[in-house]
Amino acid sequence: MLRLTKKADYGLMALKYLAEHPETPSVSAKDIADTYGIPAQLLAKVLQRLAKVGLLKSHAGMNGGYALSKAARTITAFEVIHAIDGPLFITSCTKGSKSCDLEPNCTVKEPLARVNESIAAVLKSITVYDLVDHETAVSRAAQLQQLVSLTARM
Amino acid sequence: MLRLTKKADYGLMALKYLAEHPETPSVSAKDIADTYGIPAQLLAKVLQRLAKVGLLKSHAGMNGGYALSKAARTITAFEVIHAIDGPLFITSCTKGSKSCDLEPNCTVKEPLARVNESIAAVLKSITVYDLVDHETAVSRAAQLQQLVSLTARM
DNA sequence: TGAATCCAGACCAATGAGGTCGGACATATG
DNA sequence: CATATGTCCGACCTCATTGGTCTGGATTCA
Repeated sequence: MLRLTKKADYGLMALKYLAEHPETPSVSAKDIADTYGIPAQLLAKVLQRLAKVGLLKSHAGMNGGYALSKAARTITAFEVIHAIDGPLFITSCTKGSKSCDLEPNCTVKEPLARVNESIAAVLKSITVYDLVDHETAVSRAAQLQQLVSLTARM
Repeated sequence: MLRLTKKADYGLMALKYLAEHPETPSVSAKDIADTYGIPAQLLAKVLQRLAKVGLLKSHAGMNGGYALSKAARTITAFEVIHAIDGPLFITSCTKGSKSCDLEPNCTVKEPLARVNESIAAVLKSITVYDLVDHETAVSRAAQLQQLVSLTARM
């Protein structure tokens, strides 16, 4: 179905929340989970992975929590998804290092890999800041669709 | 992980095979499965769905099999994936008709829906014919990436 | 008739996602 | 300094979905 996992969704929501509240030095995972009504422990695990990659800074102890380690503009959706769900491949057989083991004459993957790169490029062009301020993301997506339809017509 | 299912992969491979052999009036599911080394019964079920949707014409009996019902240029990757895996949604909570039931204040989905449409547009711009003749698909994907990077820089 | 093929449904197994539990650790406060 | 509170953190479990198989029936051609 080509959908990204709920964890990635939660991660994006949490980053958006942090970007919306830059004044608070660190917000706990529980607070974010409560505001969105999602399981706290699951969100905690997601945030842990984001902290491990370096997108978030964690602070233990009382009044502890998480904070963005970079500006919201410099965090792309691709980074977040990659950190949580691992490398994204549209083709199901290309799993990291080893390629199609069963079908050596599988020539379908090559063009699909290009499609994969295009999708990655789209995700890289969306930042956490765009999630907060809808206008830029919306207009950018509209532009992209126009461009795509143009190339399809050539 | 944002990957499409193996069934969709198999379907695209089969359509590519049919597009490469336009002279033969009908190819059996077993033949295609043997040439690619994929389970025959699973591919059969995939082809049945494609036939049900109208992308393929089936012919039972001896020397029977499948044939494209349209020109390869007019069959998009989006159609194939949609027929096999159902509607594609990048967000995991939007399932068809009913939207996010738990989080009414989930504002992340809106911009992601635009991203979803962009990806759909990319898939709609790739046809089965493009899978056979790599050049067009490759150059088109390269163009798309350039355009994306341009909009990202604005 | 019989062989080969499509078709439809139920059925099983494994992978991975969603979710939970207990422990380690850091900080605030008396 | 000691304790208690609240957080991070890793391992564990359950269950839905996917990938794949099996059985039986319908259709066509030699």
